[in-house]
Amino acid sequence: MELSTRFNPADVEDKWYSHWESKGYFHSEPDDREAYSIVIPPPNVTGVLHMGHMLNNTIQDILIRKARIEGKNTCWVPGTDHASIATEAKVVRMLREKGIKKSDLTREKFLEYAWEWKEKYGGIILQQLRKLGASCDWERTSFTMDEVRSDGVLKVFVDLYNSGKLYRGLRMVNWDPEAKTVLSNEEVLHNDENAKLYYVKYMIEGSDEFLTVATKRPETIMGDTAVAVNPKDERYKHLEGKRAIVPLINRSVPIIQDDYVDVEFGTGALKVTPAHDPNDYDIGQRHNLEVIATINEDGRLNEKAQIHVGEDRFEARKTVTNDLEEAGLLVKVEEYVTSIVRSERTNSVVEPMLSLQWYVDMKKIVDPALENVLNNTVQFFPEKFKNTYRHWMENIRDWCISRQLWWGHRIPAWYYGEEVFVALTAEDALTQAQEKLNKPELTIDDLKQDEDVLDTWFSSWLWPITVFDGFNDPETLKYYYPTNVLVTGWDIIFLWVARMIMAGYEWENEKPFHHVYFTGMVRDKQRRKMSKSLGNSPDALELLEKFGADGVRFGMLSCSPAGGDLLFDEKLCDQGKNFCNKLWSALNLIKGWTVDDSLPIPAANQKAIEWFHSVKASTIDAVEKNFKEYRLSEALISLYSFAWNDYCSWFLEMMKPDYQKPIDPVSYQATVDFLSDICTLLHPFMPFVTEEIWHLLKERSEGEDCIVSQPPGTETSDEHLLAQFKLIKDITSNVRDIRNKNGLKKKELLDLMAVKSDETEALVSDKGLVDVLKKIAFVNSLDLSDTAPDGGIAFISGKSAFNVMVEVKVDAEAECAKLKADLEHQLKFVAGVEKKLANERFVNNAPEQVVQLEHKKLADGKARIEQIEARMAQICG
RNA sequence: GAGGGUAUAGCUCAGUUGGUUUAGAGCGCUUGCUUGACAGGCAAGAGGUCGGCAGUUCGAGUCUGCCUAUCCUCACCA
Repeated sequence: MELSTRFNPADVEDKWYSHWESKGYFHSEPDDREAYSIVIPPPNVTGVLHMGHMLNNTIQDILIRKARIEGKNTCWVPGTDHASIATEAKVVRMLREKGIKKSDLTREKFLEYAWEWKEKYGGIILQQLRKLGASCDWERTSFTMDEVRSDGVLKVFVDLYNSGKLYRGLRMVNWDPEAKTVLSNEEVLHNDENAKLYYVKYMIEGSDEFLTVATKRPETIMGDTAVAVNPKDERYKHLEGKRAIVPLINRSVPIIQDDYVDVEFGTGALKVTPAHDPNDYDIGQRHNLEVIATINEDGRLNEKAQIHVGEDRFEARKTVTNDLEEAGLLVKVEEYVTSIVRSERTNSVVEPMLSLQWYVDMKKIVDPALENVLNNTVQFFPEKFKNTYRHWMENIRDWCISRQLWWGHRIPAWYYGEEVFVALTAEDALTQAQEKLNKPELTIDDLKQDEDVLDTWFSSWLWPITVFDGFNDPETLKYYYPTNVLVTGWDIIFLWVARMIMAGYEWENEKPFHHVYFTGMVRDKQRRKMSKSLGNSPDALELLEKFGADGVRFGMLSCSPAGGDLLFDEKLCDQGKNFCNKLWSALNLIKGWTVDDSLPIPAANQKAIEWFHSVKASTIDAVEKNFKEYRLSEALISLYSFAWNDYCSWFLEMMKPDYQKPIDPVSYQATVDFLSDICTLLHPFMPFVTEEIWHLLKERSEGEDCIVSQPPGTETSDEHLLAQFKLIKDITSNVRDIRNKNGLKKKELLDLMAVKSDETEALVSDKGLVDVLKKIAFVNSLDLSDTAPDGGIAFISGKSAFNVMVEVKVDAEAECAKLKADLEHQLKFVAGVEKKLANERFVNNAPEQVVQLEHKKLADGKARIEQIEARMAQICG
């Protein structure tokens, strides 16, 4: 069969993906085998595949495919989360385009639209993951709002409430005026931005005196209920007990003294707006100040502001500033860089607001989650994230879990007046109410369910439990849980990872996963985070199209140390694509050979096969070690080098029959088997090209697929043989260099002389080795001599001197200079070793092996010096 | 303000409990190679006193301290 000269991913990817799926290789049911499970970090149901997902899911797929080849019962559970804020925003926008306002809809009707939207557009990303080759157990696809997952969420809410770990409290919250919901501390971003600091005069009541306060939010002036100064501030001592007049609205407020005020900052006088600033709120609490909320949930001023009612807070900032200026109360405006808090989702500036919300009392559930990470029961890769984790966990704050949205899990709390009843169902809540209030006549209609839904993370934190229906099916859970590893970005260590660990211990008394592999963040070459607004993120699907899934997977992996930044460059995918072609052309070569069963195996090939077994063994050893440490890019690089350098560049050159000559069956079989092994070893990283080559390489029986192939057996590598080949390869490189520099063609066979030494005698006496050397270095003969022959071109390899016997003019001066430099280097080396060996403390204290090695280094170095000096005596005057 | 990471070749990074012929890879760079697998390729080569200083040790890229640079997390900021 004729093969194209290049590997074409588009021809094979869909074919193999559906083959694997139809064979049921992705699906898992509990059985006698050891389980290997991973739960996907559920992407946002509104999401589309981006670079972060590709990295993350490539890694998960590599781990799953590796475990599958090892014969484990692998289960990678896919799914999506319902992303309250993002999805609700999408649905609202979609409705607005249809001319429907959310406020005109009932909750039920809105949810109908939302589900419709979800069914239609949600989960595109799961389809896209297939293009990447993700071998998820699609039959287990989960959604945070489907029945099983929802039941779990309600159950834990009720559990936490009943055990006193959940409460409803009035607090200053992070309000997102665009999404019109509260956010948790973990969902807001602090960033330094350019702002202005406004200096405003507040007149002292009953006098012409004034004091100046500095504020960055003049639009909140109308909510001021005090002016505060530091009690130690001499400048304001005389104002104790006096009152100030709030500009524009002329409210009289007390001048209070509070340690919070920083004498150094601004004017040392602070306007206090308890309704719109967390610190001001605290001051207000201490001094019993009135709380006047002047900003609405949509960020506009309300009637309490008295002026500019209905204006947006940023518009009001301008108009109020104008008013102040006109009134002669604006002293100055300074440029000012300050940290601004924004919503992670909508990017709108967070408005601090006083609000009644539900909180999880984190201190009551944090302990086992902290302890078991610190003692490595749950192991982090890289380990440095333990520090970050500990810091956050030790300073943990309560988790605000209610959201003022409709798309999500509605809070299972029912109110009757001031009383609250938390239960799984309205009926249970009613029973509770009837008993507690001693009012058997109450009906469901008398109770009012909380209007709010729960934070999406409040369902995600149960993911490793609920995807296995763990609260109802303990048997299945026991088989897959704890899952083996969680693969996710470090940016959600608090939002998700920490909380999953807490939930695991809280409800299962067991960790959710053994290992956490934190991926790096994908950045562009300039280290900028990839983002839509910068437009520096390549389109994932286009990338897959352009380089093939294997190429992209290679590209993502080859530059991604765990936890570090990943500087993405398309060139890396290109390298992956080229690697596919390299493997493909190796297949092409082998397929072109004809086998002659009557041929015996040549000594050289016998030797080469033995050598390659050793190389393979040491490669597998390195790869296994790297997998254990999750050094996946390292593992890939060693396989890349094994396949490209060891197999293609060296082994195939050693085995290759002469042009149009047949090959013996043993050599052929070995060559095929080694490539087959390479396919198995590389399969987790590059599943498509390896499956294709695997099948083209030789006839395979039904079900004999690379995805489930046997891992190559573990052999021990022969260090002595590896060293011998290292010498052969070095001699070959030297000969090639001499050819290069002297314009000698490859076809021109050369004669090689070696000066007699242990090393060269051992080499020459091994026919197999000599034949390998002759073949790859295009050498006609290798003979020994007692001293270096006159003429020819000399080189030193290992610790021995060689001579390529050709009639060319040698540039004696250049060679002398090179020899001299070489000699200096060797003398320095030997001197260093001698010094070490002369040190009695070294000889007495260092391990025997280390001392032995130094002796060998010394002997080898001396031998090299001898050869260099001999050559110099010959050619340097 | 609290905590942490990193510093090795032009670039991006490995270097595992201190000892392996006085530092490795990929990319980039230089030179040479088109008739037999592959120019998306092959071969060869150049390039680093491991951020600085001090210390521990027989021995430090590796451990400790200090300094410098840089990045990150959390909290605060009128």
